[in-house]
Amino acid sequence: MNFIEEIITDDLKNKRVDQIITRFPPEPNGYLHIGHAKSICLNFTLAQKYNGKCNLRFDDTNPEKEEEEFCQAIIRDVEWLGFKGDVYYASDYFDIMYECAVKLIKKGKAYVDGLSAEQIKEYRGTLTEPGKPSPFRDRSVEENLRLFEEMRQGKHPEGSLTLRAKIDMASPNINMRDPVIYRIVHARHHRQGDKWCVYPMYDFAHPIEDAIEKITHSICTLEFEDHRPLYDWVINECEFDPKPHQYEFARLNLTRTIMSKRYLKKLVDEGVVDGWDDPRMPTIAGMRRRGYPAEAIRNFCELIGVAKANSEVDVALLEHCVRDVLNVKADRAMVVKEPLKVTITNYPEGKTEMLTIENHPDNPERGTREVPFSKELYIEKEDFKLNPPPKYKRLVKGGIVRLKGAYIIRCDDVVLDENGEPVELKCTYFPESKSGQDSSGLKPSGVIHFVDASQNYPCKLIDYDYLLTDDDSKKDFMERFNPNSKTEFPNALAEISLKNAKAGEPYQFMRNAYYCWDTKTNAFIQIVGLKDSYKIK
RNA sequence: UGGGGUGUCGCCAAGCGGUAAGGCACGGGACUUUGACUCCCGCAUUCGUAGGUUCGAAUCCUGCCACCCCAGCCA
Repeated sequence: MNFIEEIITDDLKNKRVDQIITRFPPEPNGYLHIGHAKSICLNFTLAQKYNGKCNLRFDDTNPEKEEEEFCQAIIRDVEWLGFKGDVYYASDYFDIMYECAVKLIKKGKAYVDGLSAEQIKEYRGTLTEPGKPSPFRDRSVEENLRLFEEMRQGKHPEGSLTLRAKIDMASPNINMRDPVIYRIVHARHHRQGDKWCVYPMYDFAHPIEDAIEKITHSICTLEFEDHRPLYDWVINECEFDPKPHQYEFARLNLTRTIMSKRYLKKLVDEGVVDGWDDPRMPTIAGMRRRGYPAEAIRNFCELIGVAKANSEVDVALLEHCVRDVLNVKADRAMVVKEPLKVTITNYPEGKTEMLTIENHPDNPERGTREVPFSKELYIEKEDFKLNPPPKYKRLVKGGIVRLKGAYIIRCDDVVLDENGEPVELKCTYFPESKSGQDSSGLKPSGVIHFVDASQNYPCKLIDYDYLLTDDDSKKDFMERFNPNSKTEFPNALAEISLKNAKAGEPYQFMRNAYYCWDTKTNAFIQIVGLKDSYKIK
């Protein structure tokens, strides 16, 4: 139970509200990222849990930044995450907002200002000094009404006039020093076209949007705490009832991850990544393409909690959530990233036997598959060491190891290239050690995977890592990308049964962790990497 | 130096006057035809700090310190 839930249960108990209504209000100026997922999960699960509803509302009040494409992408992402809400657009309320502005003018609570942007800034004062009133602050109601109407009719150029709330130029809260609530923008709106050339500012529009939709709990991030008095001012002066209330929580930060939409957009616009759904992006779309299950993201959002302290969550927790779901959902398969040839010297030439291997170790219902085995095989380069580190459990010269689902083999000879690197292993196998009917009595310390040399399926494999290597990189992110954020393994070989891989379906490639087939790159792409404890120490 | 917030384990986070939940990470062990998974066990005498109130404080009071946000005609 987080602090917002406490407020809600209290409000319900004391009958301050009958039914809670929340909203997720993105601006359609980019794709959603994992930070938005926190807000989505919060707002929608609150509504679900307390029998209320949650609206998906586009806060499209700035025509210069917003696009229809982003609206569609956002709807898709929210649905993919597993939530559904009625879709609304703030721009559909422009008429009402305009009327609210007129109402404020009539009440003497708003005025048309002729100061330039620079002058407004000057007059606003500083953090420590009060501002001073604009010379236009005391225009008559009639003149304000006339001018505002002229603004709407397009009779004034951008920047020449603004509508300002008349509050308090000396307020210690800068947001209350006569904030601009309407501005002139001669731009085409993605939904309204050229109907408008005056657009409401966030601080004015948002409370009205909430009031219209009868939002009971308007949940936003910490940086809007200072705006709450203005939010309440708008609700009161526009005389809305019932009155929505704003609550704030700390936004999500993740280690090694850049979350700023401005930067993400730059990465896309400059072609540093494939697009908003590049698997390295912290976007919902990127994670979906990479194979993160929606369930994992939901679990993650649940686990991190909701509070007001600024924090940075370790990405390891996200990855844990992903593995946690995948471990149950993903079929196992054998793939070698970097093949090393193995010849079974005592295995008959030309013979191939099909081994039956379970698709999931803990769940027999998932069935089995047939994997070919013959004289020539490939194993993972990393699974053989000429000079093994201490406690190495895989194959060494003269040692034995079990081939997963097959036989125990012993490495007798190593063929080296001119650099002294192993290029082929000459091994013998123990026929009586066949998986499931082992009577050899041998106890190999390790199990490794393999693919058949003749019947395997060549495939491209791509490992993704985070774009940034460390937290410092957030500062000058454009110059300091993780050079290994994308690693291709063009020589990877998969067991033949993997030919049937479906796009987006997760597999656990033993030791290489989780992958899924991506149709855009025609490759298996990495979902999550190895846990540290899985690596050779 | 104005206003608004926040400070509990390496990272999140419960706790709401009765003597520090949980998860991640980490360490140790068991199991294992994945060094995975699973399963045990360990991991804050201490809650930014200094005082005070109280039989008793992370929780109440006071002072101090640190960090975050605010001076867009962005959201």
